[in-house]
Amino acid sequence: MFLFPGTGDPIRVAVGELDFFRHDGNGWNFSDEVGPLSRSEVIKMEDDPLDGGSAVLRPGCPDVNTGLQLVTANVRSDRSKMDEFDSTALDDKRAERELAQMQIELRRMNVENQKLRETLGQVLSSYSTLQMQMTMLLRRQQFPWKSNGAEDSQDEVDKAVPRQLLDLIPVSAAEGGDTSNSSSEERTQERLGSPLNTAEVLSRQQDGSVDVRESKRIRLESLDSKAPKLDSSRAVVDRAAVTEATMRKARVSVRARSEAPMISDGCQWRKYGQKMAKGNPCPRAYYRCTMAVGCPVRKQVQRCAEDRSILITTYEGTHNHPLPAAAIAMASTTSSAVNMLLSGSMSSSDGVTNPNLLARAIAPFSSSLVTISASAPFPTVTLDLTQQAPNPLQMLRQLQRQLPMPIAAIAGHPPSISTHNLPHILGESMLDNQSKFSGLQMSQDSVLTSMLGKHGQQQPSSFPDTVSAATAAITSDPTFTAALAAAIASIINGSNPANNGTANSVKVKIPCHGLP
DNA sequence: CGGATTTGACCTGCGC
DNA sequence: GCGCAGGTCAAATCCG
Repeated sequence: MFLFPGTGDPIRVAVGELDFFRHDGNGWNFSDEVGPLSRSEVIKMEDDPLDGGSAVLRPGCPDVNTGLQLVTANVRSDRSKMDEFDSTALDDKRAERELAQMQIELRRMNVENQKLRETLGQVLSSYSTLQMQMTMLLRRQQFPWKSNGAEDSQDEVDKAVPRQLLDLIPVSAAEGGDTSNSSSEERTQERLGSPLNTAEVLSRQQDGSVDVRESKRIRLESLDSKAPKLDSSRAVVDRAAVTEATMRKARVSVRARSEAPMISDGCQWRKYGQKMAKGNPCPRAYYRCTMAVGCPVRKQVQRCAEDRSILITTYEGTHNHPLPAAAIAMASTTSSAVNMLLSGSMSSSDGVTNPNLLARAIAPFSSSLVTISASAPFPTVTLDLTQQAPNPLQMLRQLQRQLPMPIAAIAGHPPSISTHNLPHILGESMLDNQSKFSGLQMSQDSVLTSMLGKHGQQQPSSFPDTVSAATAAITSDPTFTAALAAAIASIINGSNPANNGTANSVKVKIPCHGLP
């Protein structure tokens, strides 16, 4: 359907339930903004012999010939009415052709948009890597003896730094972001200019691949060894192995109600095992990421023993490849979680004692929203999306108000998924639910700006409906789980310096009603 | 037929 | 050292 607003309004063309189009002189352009067109944007099309002349849309504007014989609220000449009558069939064909062109253009732009999103994913991934490298550098500054030369020993490190802290050094990122099981060790060796030691050479198979089990054993042997290492490069490699191994131990667990066997997080997974876990009649499934060869990311999926409608998904590791837009949220959550735990460890030495910023921030909703537990076997961030609450958007807005620093300020710290990105994250979720938003005729940003509130401004009168639609859409979308998880983890990450770092597990209970 | 899943065996860490 | 539990491997099987 083509619509033209009344006299005096700029030219906007809405196709079906899509956004507006505007013409730049060369062709129709897709526009996700509904703001008025400038005078220079008003189209002046060439005269078309099939169309008996130009239709004047409004006084003061250049003549416009849409070529579609659209009904407008403006004056039309008698001559054009006659011509229209004569050439109705031709015009219909032209309209169809125009529509087809627009659809092709729309498809092209969707593809372009997808590419842009992929690029964004790569940028975010690169940022995440850089962030971890930065953390590593800071850590090296804080513990300079760890990278010293021959006098360095594993014993000294073990004495000076609790194992928990050592476990959290993201060495894989420091080695270039590749966290694949075997390659980073090799790369470390290459960087250090030292050959692979005998054991590691032996662990290599004839086809050039590495026997993971063997290399793991070597790694663990070096980990367990309490004897000082005289070979400093080996000591560094050992620590790299130790930290790489334990980097993967930092986990992000998401609890969400879902009847599906898995929540969709945008990644491709391959199941490699299933096990009955003690105390749970439901089996635990093990998956690994198959989006790139050697990607170390794994996840476990298990139903909650107490409530089998709750699906517990635990992520471990950092992707070593660009991610599709849909996967960025969850991937960033895991890396943010690791960074959070890292930063928490680092801040433990400065004596700052502040139980939990986020707990205070969202405490008004529930005293159990945030709990800190040191009982987890691995450092784990648990996001609980199963709790009932009046409205997840209310929670988000409340969260925004309650945070001790403005969200925009946190956004200044560009985490992998910052609060600045929050609307976009949510937008990603909603993109997958476009059908549910089809009637809104709003851009993602404007929807989300309305949803989240803009500096506490009063919402427009249609806001409740919008919120209802948005709430229905996002809470029915499992990817919202990932998006929200990313946002919360990011917030934790951003405000983390206040953490005292004594806990190795943070539980975030996010009330979310109606989540499937 | 190739890729994904299943499932029993194996490895490892940990507590006793 | 032994047993247990969690995690992983890889051959067998399934499936599109």
